[in-house]
Amino acid sequence: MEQAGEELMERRSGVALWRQVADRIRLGISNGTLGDGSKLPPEITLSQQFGVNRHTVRAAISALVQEGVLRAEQGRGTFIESRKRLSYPITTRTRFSTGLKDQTRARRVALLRHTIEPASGRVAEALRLEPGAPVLRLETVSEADGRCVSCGTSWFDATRFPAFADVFAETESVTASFARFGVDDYVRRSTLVSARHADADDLDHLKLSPGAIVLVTIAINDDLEGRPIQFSQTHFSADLVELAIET
Amino acid sequence: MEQAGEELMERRSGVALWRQVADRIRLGISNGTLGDGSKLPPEITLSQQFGVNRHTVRAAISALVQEGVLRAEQGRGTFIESRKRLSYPITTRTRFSTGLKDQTRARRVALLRHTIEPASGRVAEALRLEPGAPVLRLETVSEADGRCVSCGTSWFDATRFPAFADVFAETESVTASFARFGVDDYVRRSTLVSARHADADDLDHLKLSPGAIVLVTIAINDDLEGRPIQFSQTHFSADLVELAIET
DNA sequence: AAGGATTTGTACGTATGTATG
DNA sequence: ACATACATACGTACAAATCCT
Repeated sequence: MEQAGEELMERRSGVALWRQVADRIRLGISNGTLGDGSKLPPEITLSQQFGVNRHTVRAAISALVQEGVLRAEQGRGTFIESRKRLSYPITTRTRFSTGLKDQTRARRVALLRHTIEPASGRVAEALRLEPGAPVLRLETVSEADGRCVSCGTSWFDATRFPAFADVFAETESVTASFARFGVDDYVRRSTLVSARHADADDLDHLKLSPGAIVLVTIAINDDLEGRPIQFSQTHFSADLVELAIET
Repeated sequence: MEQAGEELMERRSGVALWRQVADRIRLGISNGTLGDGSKLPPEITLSQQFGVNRHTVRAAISALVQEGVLRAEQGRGTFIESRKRLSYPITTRTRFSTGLKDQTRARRVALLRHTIEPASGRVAEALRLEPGAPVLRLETVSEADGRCVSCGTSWFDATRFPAFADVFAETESVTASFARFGVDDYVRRSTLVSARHADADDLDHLKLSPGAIVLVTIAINDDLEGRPIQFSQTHFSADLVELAIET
């Protein structure tokens, strides 16, 4: 079998070869075409398959180990640390959404930062406020079973919900915080879903390696009178999460 | 203003600085935080903003010009050749979904392949058939304004919908084809959304370059009696499409 | 129990690409 | 266009852990 490698990698693309190899390995894992599902082929085999040096494969594997996707054991092989993707429900009635409750043991939401700022055009439009009106901006990271699954920024009308950040820090839940302000129920008005490469902030917050993908949701929640109360942009680690649309 | 750059670029990440800058410019364009929407700030300003050398910004811009995202004019500036992302609606009532109709001039769906095959476990479960029952598998690519936006595979009960493929080839529409079989309306029962790197087939069908991202939807449609009639997996080019969830 | 085969980990040297000034 | 510094990619060799006969 003198079958030379496939030469599918791009050499002067601004993306290092080892990163491209890492992406291919991630892909091979997610669609099950690489290895037997639990163990990766040896480095030599991979390097021939991808037409690169073994060191390049090693750099790729090392990044994926760092990320928790793989586990390497000297003399034995490289193994896939697979966990099922968490299914994050997107429902109309946010209140009745159990979120990830049933699928994880430990779920935590950390409050990264909160500031009062004047509403930018986009935020003002979403919350139906005057541009420049004071809004609370709340940045959070949520993790499940010790893995960072999403990071997000939300904006609230600072006049209607004073000291919302303190309440949130205590309850660790937007729903519970709204309840303190007399908003017992609210609905998801609109949701946009897109996907892109993780940016520097995502890499930091979600502990990803470059080239990783995030699912981006941009959503507006209304109270039951139809007034917008929350505008949010959330980035989910695409390797860990899928969105379940419940229509 | 001695405000030094933000140092947000990562230096040892396997992604060349100029490519990271290119990605940030693309992001800045898509959310409108860069320039005035049609013209980019001068290279010097950008290099200060990103904390990199002007040469690096120039490399980034040159790549984006190559890609058709920007247009540089000597002495005048760098301009944005942007098209908005297509917004693909995900609604309960598929029938009333206008799809991309309002957003594009020319929308075409090409039938790539169709075969009758025994239902695999996953397909059988989704369509509530016996495993091995004959199902029609239909592979399509759809393009809008000359750009390939999605490719997908759908499965239908071959017994209930004989010669569905021929009808589809004629009508180029699943909804219209169902109507020929007396199914005038149907609903989207469940939709899973995830994201991953494009695989070899995606690159081929959607004319993407390696490293590109696809949004993956896995959906089941029911007729009005609640019987599943279509199981589909669709890959959208994430650079061109966002999904608008209408709950 | 011993030894060879397999597989991951480490070290060096060289050439090319990338980023800055 | 040039010079410098660092990152990336390849090649080779060998060490360390594990597996199999």
